[in-house]
Amino acid sequence: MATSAFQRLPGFRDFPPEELALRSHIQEAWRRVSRRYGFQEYDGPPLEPLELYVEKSGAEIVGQLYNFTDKGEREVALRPEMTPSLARILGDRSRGMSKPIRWFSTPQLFRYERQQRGRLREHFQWNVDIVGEEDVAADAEVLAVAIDGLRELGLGPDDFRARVSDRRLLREVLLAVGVEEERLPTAFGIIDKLERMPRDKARATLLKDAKLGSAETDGLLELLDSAGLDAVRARFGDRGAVAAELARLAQYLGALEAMGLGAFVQFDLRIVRGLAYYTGIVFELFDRKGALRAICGGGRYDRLLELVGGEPLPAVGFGMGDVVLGELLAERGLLPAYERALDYFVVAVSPEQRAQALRIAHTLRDRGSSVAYALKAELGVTKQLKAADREGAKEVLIVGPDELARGCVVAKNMESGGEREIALSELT
RNA sequence: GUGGGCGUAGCUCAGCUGGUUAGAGCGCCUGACUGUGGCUCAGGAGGUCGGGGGUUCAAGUCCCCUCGCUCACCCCA
Repeated sequence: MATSAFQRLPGFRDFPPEELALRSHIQEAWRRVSRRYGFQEYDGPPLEPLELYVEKSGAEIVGQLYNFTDKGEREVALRPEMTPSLARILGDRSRGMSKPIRWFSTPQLFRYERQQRGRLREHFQWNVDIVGEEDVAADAEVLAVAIDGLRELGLGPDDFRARVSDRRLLREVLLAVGVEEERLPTAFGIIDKLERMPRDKARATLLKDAKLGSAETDGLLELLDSAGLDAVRARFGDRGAVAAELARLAQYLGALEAMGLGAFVQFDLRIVRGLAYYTGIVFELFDRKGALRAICGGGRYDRLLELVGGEPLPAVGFGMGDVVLGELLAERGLLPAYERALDYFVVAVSPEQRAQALRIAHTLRDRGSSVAYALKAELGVTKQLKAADREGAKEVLIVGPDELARGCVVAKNMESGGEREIALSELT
């Protein structure tokens, strides 16, 4: 492949107009849905102090940071996720803000890792968060936004589903099964990886690392596989702590059901999420076929704002990346064909009409229309029409000596080919 | 970080076991068509065969290195 002297950095994308149109298609849908739910848009710096991520996000993210030392000897990182920045921004000003705070953003995020399908070193991620509301209704609202973001792009219940769980419930279930308190993080880690692990390995790991008995392990695995609230209720519903968590989850699922989004939601105790800061309900959105990576992930993180030095505020939110989503949309034929669009293309039949054509073009632009014309003044009418066609003009205004003499121009509709005359007085 | 596959025109690709001036389709440019686009026809431009080194009389083709892409692992925004 002929290469220019400078190559693009690996894992980064160029966005020529056709590609940018696809990206915008997605981002504009995200924005429409966010605003429909009453969220306000914000942004932060793409470069942050390294330590913002080191303790807060867990080792998983830190190992993949795109970080370096700047000229001021500061350890910095390109942001790998938005939530820590949000926490910092709110830490500075949330005390004076009315709650709940509903904010969204579509930042470009970065990671340093070898790229593969659905994962580059850079992507755009839709972040939606509700801060300052502990009610489970906030959790439901946030998941509803995520689901509607995908619906807005044409995806339905046959295309994707949300798998939801609650870390508090999982914690109580694990305690009930007999996992020791200090083994809980280990057990969480194993369950998070369960689906990517062979059965016997999962079993062996639970036995060894989570220090579970053989019968308990089998019981737990069976429960996780059953993927139903009823199974949990049947086995542990009589335990007060479990029952309380089940009640909250039922309320959550009920809210989504009431919104008419029940078909998209499925309880699944195996959803844990890798990030360390999640504290409650967590969820992930997957394509139905299970062929792609998770499209979206999120959950409740009630301690994070405190951790970065802010007001202790409960929070819930999600991130949805553009790369996997773009793949899914392409697969389903839901990406729009790229086309150029122009309201008018002004043709001067000969250079003598050039000044008049420029005047018309500018008048129309002042009125808000998109207008172009051939920059080379000496092009023939044929070439100008070809150019008009290429640029996607809806209508071509032909400015010629005969028409000018009669005080008008010819307006040619480029789709039908039909022509009509417009008085010059209407165009200047 | 580990392993597999792949790099030929702007794009998609063809080039048999090494053998003359490296091809096709699409796109682009020009003309047929100096006041009417799409369609058609004719012509044209465009390649250090990713880069470097080696083997050979001869390398797009074989070998080594390197860069990039891609898939998987690790991990998972």
